[in-house]
Order: sequence, then structure tokens, then C-alpha cells
Amino acid sequence: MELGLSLGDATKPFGFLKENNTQKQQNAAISKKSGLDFCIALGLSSSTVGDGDREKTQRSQEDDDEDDDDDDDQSSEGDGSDDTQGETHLQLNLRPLAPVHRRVSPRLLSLPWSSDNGSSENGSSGNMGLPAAKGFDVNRLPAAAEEVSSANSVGSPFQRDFGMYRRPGNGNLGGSKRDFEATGNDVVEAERASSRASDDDENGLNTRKKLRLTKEQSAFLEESFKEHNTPNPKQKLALAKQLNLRPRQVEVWFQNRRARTKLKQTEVDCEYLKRCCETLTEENRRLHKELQELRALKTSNPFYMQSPATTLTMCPSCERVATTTTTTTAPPPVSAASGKMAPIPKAIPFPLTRPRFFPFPQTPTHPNQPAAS
DNA sequence: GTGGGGCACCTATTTACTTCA
DNA sequence: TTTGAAGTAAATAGGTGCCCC
Repeated sequence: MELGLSLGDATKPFGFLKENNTQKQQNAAISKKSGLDFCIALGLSSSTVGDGDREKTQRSQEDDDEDDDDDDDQSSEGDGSDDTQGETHLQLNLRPLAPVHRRVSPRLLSLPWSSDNGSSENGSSGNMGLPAAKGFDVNRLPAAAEEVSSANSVGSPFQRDFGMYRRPGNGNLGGSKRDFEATGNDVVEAERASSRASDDDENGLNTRKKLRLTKEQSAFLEESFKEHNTPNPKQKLALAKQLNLRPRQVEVWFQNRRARTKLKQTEVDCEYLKRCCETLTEENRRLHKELQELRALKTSNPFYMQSPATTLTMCPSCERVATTTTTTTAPPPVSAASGKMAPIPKAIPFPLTRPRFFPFPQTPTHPNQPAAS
């Protein structure tokens, strides 16, 4: 009995396991479609499901996200209808607990591309792919943005807030979140930022500055990220325009955001795999124990494994006990529908099987049946 | 078919900034 | 109030794959 743990290519099964063509094709298709998958195999045969290549292009990822829900069924069941020659195996095909990105249904915000469903690539909308009337709507701000904006009570507050931290020289942002939150006075903060920027300019320093985005900018980018985790250049440009950021900043933000998401998802996946591994280890230990018990039983009574066992069954009509004869060396039951091995029961039903020499009648006589002649 | 340039993205790392004890 | 460690996130650098010419 072996335990295999695979994170990776679906086309490369475990070394000790065999994989038939159907399984290989299914796994390849699943992994290509869904991205990251995992497989833990315990037993004598299995297949593996893996990530396959690194997601080929981010462009296709958006489509993948939409299919996430559908993928769950396919990968977790792994129907493997033509199992390999009745080999026994236990397999867990694991999917990440949560999709990396979830689509957010009705938008609270009017995002640059929320209405054109990412079709701005074709340039049909003219304004950088944005319908003119569907750009950022200051009346539908996130809560945080509205708080700040209402304090200012100036027309078009959102735009003003984004611009407030602009540094005059390079268009970057200045000021600190802490200062901003403490004072709540963005005008003062803007003056500070402006002053710092001018100090740098006066000193001839063009040093790189860490420029925190404001809450509002981050919130808006987050919303955009939920909609499209990889915006196209036009969308990035539109976002940068609306947030008074440089396109490069928007691009970097999305890159870092994707990296953070991936990191978090990896942590979740590792935790999940860890738990699965513990479960399988425990199951393995239990099966070993049962095997030892069976061997001990066989040693103490050599007739036990050689003769068919008798299973006690209850007649539903008359509630009388009947016996049927089975062989204890039969392979584990295989599901007709899926071709996969049936789930391992929690405990082998020892009380219902007995050796043949047990003093019960071999052929039960049912009261409704005529006695065998 | 092949190679080079451009572009976008990923990953690892650096660094500016924030938070907290 | 100050300070330093730890954490966070913006920014950079290098590498890779894809597309076009």
C-alpha cells in the first residue's frame, strides 16, 4: 500500500500507479480547464489530476473563473468509468477550497468595463472602451469613499480625493494613511505632500518614493479586480485616468494583487492538503490494523479464509434470519455506474460473516418456500 | 521554419511606509 | 514621546511566453 501526493501535471501520474487513457484525457481536460488541482492516492492504483502547465495566458483565466463552479463536480468525482482491471484504489481528487477569483454579480459600483463585459478590446466603445455614460459614478461610491467625500461637500468629491495626494512634480501620491486618517483633513495633508514633494524637487532628488494609495483608490481597484483580475491596457489606462494614477501604477497594483491572491490561495491549498494527508494517514493506519487482525484470524483458524463465509440476512417479510454464502476473497465491490471502488466502510462487518464450520444450517429453509427435495 | 523585437505577465526581491509594543 | 522590530504594499529587476514581422 502506498500513499501518493501529487501537485502538478495531470499527464504525469504517480510512478507506482497506472493510469489509463480515459483517465489521462479526463484529467488533462480538467486540469487545463480549472487550473490547479490536487490528487492524493492511497492504494494500488490511481490517477492523478494536476495543474498542468502554468496558466498559459491570463487572458483565458477569466473564462476559467466562470467555469469554476462547474469544474467541482467533474474533478471531485473522477468517474473513471473504465477502471483498470479491477485494481483497488482509493483516490481523492482535490480542488482548491475556493476559486481564486469570484465573480461579483450586480456591481455596486459602475466600473469602467462593467457593462461591456470585457468586450472593450474591440474598441467599439470609443472612449477607451468605456461607454461615455457608464464611467465612474461619484454618486455610487463605496462607503469609505462617501465618508470622505461627504466631509468635503464639494462637487465631484471622488475625483478630488484621488487627486488630493497627487504630487505636483511627478503625479505620484504623497502623504501617509496615518496622517490622513488622523486629521481627516485632506487639504492639510495635500499641502504636506506637496511640501515634501517640493522639498525633494528643490534638492534635486528624484528618489523613489513609496506612495500609498488612498483607501478610495484601493477600494476602487479592488472592485475592479473582482470584475477583471487582468485588465487589458485600455482598461488599465481608463482606471489610471479615473484614479489619477499613472498607468504603470495601476499595472503594478494588479500584478501585486494577483500575486497576493495566489499566495493566499496557496496557503489555503496547503492547509487543505495537510488535512487530507492526515486523514489518509489515519485511514492507512486503520486498514493496516484490520489487515493484521485478519491475518491473525487466518493463522489461528486456517479454514476461515479458504471457505466461503456466510452472511446473515434478515427476511423483510417474516423477519427471520437467513444466510447467504459469499467468498471472503472476493474483490471489493465496484460501483457499476462509475466503475470505481465503493467507499471503504468504517468498519468491516465482522459479526455478519462467520466461518462455515459455525453450527448454523447451510441452506436455510424459508417457511414460504417448499423444502428442497 | 527561424530569429529578433516588443509586449505583458510572473516571480523574487527591494524598499518606503505603517503599526505596535 | 521615542524607538526599533515586524508587517504591508508599492515598486523594481529579471525571466518567460506569446505574437508579429
